[in-house]
Amino acid sequence: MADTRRLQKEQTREKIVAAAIKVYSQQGFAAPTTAIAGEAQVSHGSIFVHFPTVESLLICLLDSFAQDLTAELHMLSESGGDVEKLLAMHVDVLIKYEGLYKRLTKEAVYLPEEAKNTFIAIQSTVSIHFWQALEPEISAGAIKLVPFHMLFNTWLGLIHYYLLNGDLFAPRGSVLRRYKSTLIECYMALIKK
Amino acid sequence: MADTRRLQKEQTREKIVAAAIKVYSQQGFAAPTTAIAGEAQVSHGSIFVHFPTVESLLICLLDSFAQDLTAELHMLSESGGDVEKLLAMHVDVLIKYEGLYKRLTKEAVYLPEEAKNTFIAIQSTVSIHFWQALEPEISAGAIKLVPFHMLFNTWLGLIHYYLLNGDLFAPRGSVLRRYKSTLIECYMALIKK
DNA sequence: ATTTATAATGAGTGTGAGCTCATTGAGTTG
DNA sequence: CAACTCAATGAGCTCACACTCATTATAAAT
Repeated sequence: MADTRRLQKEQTREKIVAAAIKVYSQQGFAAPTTAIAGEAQVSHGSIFVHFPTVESLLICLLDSFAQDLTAELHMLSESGGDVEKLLAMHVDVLIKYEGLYKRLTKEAVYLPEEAKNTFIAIQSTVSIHFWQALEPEISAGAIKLVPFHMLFNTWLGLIHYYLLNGDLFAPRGSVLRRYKSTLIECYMALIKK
Repeated sequence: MADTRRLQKEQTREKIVAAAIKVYSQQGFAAPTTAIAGEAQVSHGSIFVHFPTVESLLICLLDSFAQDLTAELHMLSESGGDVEKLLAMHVDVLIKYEGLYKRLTKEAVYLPEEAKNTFIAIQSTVSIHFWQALEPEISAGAIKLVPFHMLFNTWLGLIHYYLLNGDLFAPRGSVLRRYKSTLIECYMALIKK
């Protein structure tokens, strides 16, 4: 009996995934597999024991990332609240996952189709919560008469713009942490009547 | 006498640059040099007769691109006009240079530092014209009380967001052409008091 | 006409990536 | 304890890329 072996295998797999998240966050998705193997303290070949291709590793990794992120979004938005609260929550979640999320915004073009869809799915989830928080205020006539999708795209465009140019706006540390309140205040000022 | 040779050399160089613009616009900046040589109907080695490295070709190409684009911005904005006119002009210029500009927004991360700075310089030029058109309306109290740089970043964030997700919003043809009026109308609605 | 200078060529080189597979060695089974 | 299983290994394979350089073709100079 005993499943020491199974456990060890599982452990190695998780070491690889954790290393990949770290390496991809730091070096981008073009990082070579050797860097991941080195970070995981595992041989190069081990990666291909657990994943048939690097692409499959990437997709597996992003799927679990998206699941974590959307789960947290759901959890936090269940407590309800107005738009301003939702925006703060959105930024907080992105700060928590900023390493990989920033990479996704920057390098999405080079990702395989499946990975891009994962990223789109995340944004879709955000959109739903955004709508739930905004709808009452729109009905109440407190918001500018602009189509919902434009309100959403303006917000996401702004957030992604800051993430993309993070090196410019905040050379050290998190752009989102630094500009969180500015971004929310200005956006709220713009959309309110 | 005669400078047939000098002329031919110049011609070859221009063929390479023109081919590079076309290939980079279509395939992205990771396109191999062989694709550029093929498009220019020139041998692979010829590229390295004219440019010591592909990076130098890229930088040369982007510099002239930026020069063309900013020259056009200057020219058009000299005629003056309000913010709405300036936004329309901005979108029109981007539509004209959409191929390369879209690639710049998408792949800036992978570009060498010098190339990134060229892209930043373009945005800086836009910012100046933006300010010149907006300042009178801010003074007149017609615009929401939001810092100028946030007004600018919101606009550019929106434009870049549509360029980045062009495949999603407008699978065929130009996103900017399709959404030009929507983008301008909504943005104007947001920033006006 | 002959020599010289040089633009252009493209097979060849070096590098670094993803991926393979014979081998190893530790866990498991009878 | 012997036989077996299989996770893990890493040297080496293939491939695509940027870049080189001996060679060629042709304009320019003598």
